[in-house]
Amino acid sequence: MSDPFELSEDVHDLSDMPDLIAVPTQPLPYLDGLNDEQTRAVMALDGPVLVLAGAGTGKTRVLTTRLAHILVEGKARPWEILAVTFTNKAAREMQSRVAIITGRPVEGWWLGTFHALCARILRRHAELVGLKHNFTILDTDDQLRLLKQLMEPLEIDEKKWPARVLMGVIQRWKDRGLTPEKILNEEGSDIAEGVLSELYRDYQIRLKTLNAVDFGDLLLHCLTLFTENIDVLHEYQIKFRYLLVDEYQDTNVAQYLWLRLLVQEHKNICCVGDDDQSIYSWRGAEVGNILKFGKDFLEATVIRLEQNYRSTPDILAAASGLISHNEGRLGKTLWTGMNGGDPVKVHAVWDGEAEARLVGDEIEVRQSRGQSLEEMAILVRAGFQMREFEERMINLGVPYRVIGGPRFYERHETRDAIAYLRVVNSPDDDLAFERIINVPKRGLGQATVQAIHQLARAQSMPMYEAARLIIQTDEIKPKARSSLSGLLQDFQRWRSNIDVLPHFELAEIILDESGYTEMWMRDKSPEAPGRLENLKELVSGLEDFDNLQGFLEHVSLVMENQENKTEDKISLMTLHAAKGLEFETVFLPGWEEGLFPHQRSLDEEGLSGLEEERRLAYVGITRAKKEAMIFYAANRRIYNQWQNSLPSRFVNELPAENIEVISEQGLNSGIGVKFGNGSLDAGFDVISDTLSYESPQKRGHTSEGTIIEAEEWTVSASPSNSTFEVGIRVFHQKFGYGKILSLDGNKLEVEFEKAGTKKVIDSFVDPA
DNA sequence: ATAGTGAGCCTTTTT
DNA sequence: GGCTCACTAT
Repeated sequence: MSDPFELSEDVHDLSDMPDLIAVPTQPLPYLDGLNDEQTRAVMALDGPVLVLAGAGTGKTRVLTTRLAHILVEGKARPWEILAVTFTNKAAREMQSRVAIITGRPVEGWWLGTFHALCARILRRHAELVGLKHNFTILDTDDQLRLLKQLMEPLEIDEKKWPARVLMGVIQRWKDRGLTPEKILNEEGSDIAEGVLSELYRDYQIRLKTLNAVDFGDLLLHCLTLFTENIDVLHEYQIKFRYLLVDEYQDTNVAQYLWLRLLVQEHKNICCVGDDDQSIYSWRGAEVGNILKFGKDFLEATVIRLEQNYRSTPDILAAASGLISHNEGRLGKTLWTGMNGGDPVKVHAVWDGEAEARLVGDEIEVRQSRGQSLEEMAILVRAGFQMREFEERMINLGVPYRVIGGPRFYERHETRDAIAYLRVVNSPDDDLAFERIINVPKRGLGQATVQAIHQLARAQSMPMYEAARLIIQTDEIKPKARSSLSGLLQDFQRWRSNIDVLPHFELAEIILDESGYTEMWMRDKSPEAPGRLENLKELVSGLEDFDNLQGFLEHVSLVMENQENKTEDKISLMTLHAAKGLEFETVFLPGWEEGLFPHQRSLDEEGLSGLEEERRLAYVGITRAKKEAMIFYAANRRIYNQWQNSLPSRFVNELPAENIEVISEQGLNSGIGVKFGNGSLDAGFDVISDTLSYESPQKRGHTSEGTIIEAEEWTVSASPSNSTFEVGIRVFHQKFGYGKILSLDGNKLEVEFEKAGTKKVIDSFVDPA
């Protein structure tokens, strides 16, 4: 509704001066306080620009100012700007910060994650890639279930090739922009007896019939759309005058190809990133993208942001010293104008428990000095390390917050509830239907589901429809039959209310009448009340949307945990989750060989794995503004097994002049110190066993997508070519041999020799 | 159909 | 140690 060009006239007048592009004689107000390089990065609007922004160099500020500048200068209207971020959070932040600079909210521009933007484009042109506009976006859970179903007929041994592993390989293919047709025969032929490419193809076909896509498909289909429909591509090429990409080091090949297609017309692309902070290669990010930017865009301007505004000299020097051990960097030299500060402290401790105790003590010291907990964070390498700190925080009564736990819509109960809504909204959503068919338990077990499945496949109809058919027969047990028919009636009733009742009221009714709410009320586990709470929250969250469709469409791509940041809490998270954040004080525990760098990373990726771990360490240290404290333990219990450990090689790589080493009594701080174990191990077991808390943060599952507005499914009453006639002898898996008494579409009445007269469906019987 | 038991697993994770 | 998964016993 707001038009930034009219609204910011005051600013616009200022910029109405000639020769602004070079160095503005009369600076624009929003350029105040930017250094020369930052200003250059803001002003260099035309042509390809790569901004190498080191940690803490004001990247976000440059990005947002640049966007504001484009708008204020009138270089492009909002809808001609494409700005890509990696997370919704980053997108939101950019939205609000640009609004602050321009003075009004910006609307109509293409700001969002790659996935959200691709979804937006795909919905418009879905039919061109064989989808309906209301396609569902599946989550990992759905994906895995689907893949497992497809693995069976291919006789892939799930023991040898777990579905998640194969899914991972397929995902990586998608990340590289590879459709099944583009998979070369040799590729992955060592995996799953060489049938993986076949599985991939089946999987894609199945997704299409379900009118569904997974996250990778959003990009992949978009690429297909563009390459096969030049006119469509051209439309977007012309439309987007300015492209802006954040966290460029984290883009994968598919995203890179996508950008490259879109930028052809105007060639105004600005990528911001830091090769030293690339920590997601394991999920398909391609550092090469940033390294070869100059090759792709020969006339590219490269701007380095090297002045760090975040950290003290020691912290910066320690981080720089560490990362200098990496090869294959673009190379930046960060510097700071700041003075003072303490060296990075390196603590050697006895074991994990001592580590947690020490961290706890340090937190309390700072807290008593009046430092806010919000300004402190504990950054761990792996999730399992968190428990020890949680326990300690609980013990000390220090409020803490775990970042990156399961998100709201990933929770078990949320997913179930959404599945109900999905089925109501679109009866041909098989995955959702299957999820809740027996939740709460209503006696519809594997056998029933199997039968429905089989029928659905045979008649190529949705499971819901198959269920409707099957209850008219004797294919399933009477008990299951009445239960299933009850459920279907419920759905019918709910669906008939979809335009009558407000959607949030309907949702509440559904959860009540289905017995889902009751299921959790009866549950006596400690989580049950929380789950009920979440269900309430879900229903009230629905009110923010105009209708069920809008909600479902949003939920899989955008919805996040909204946390009340009111309380003063220390943050506890993985190093990965910490990227992009900053804190006064940062605690970095667990710097031990095998844990950090993680052994698995070394084993699987070798040198490049080590370098990524090192970048992770770099990210960790550079989160700190005033204080960074590193810890390593001589003994650590992993999976209840005591291991003595060596300090991380990263500790050794820190420049000695910027660190201060502190040892617990009796511990040598040096490297390679051997610690006695044996008798001591037993002692530690006792101590640790006294601590046993339930971790309040439990890992959960993943999200749901949606199919909206299913087309009316007309049951094909006479599809089967009539091999069946009255009097013919047939065989049925369950009922044995029998004779057909009568025919009604694909329903048969058969007099079985042993089982008596039953109604069955033709696809369940064979001519005998 | 389902609850209960044992075996094997175990880095990071956004969309 | 704790979770998920597959299989078995009821």
